[in-house]
Amino acid sequence: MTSGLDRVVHEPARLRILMLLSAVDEADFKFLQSTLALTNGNLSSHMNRLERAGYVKILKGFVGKVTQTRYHLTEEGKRALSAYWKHIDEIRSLSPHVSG
Amino acid sequence: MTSGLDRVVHEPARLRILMLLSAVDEADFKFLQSTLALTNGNLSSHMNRLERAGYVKILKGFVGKVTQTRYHLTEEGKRALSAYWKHIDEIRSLSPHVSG
DNA sequence: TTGATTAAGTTTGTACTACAAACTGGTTTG
DNA sequence: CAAACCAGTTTGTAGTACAAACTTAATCAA
Repeated sequence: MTSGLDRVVHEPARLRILMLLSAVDEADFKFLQSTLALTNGNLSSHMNRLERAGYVKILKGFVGKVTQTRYHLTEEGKRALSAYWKHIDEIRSLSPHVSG
Repeated sequence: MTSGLDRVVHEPARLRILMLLSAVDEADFKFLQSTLALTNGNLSSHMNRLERAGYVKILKGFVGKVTQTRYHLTEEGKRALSAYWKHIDEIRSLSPHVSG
């Protein structure tokens, strides 16, 4: 029996990205970058990974003449996140002896 | 602001090991191995990592003439585990919109 | 006794990946 | 024009989870 935790979601930076997106549903690169304090490169690769997994949709557009990339949490992404927390709760309940 | 999640604890296999140990306090190699369905090599490296982190104490002994390795969760390990869950709760509370 | 088998872990090799540094393509400023 | 600046991508590297191969020792078979 493997733990089965979804590694795409389990990575801390991505987990925080997903949680943030699940709150605001859609956000742009700079907002995520500054809110989560990730480097450009790091954020970029995480977003690509999330897209490859189908958890996020990447929307490229313009604000005036300047490019802007926005990210949208997909239904699949929402499901994955929800399943992840369910799984975490299962692991957590393995022991009744851990308190805050 | 990095997520700050303790990577030693965050790794799924180790998290499950720690949760199990926090329930039983002490366990031997074979018990962990069969309960968590990890390969020998995998379990061995994880336990070494946990020892290096100071979260587990490795106790080598005998049962009859056969070697037996037992693992004991340290106080530091308990604290780390507890801090980990606290941190997870913080991340989780980033969004109120995720339900089971 | 000697050779094969099993047991209990450990060590080694590989494939993956998070991260930051360096880069790209475009825009604005002087 | 060049220099500086944006918004993001690509590249290189160091670290690591995992299983396969190995080690060391005990037991069994003849």
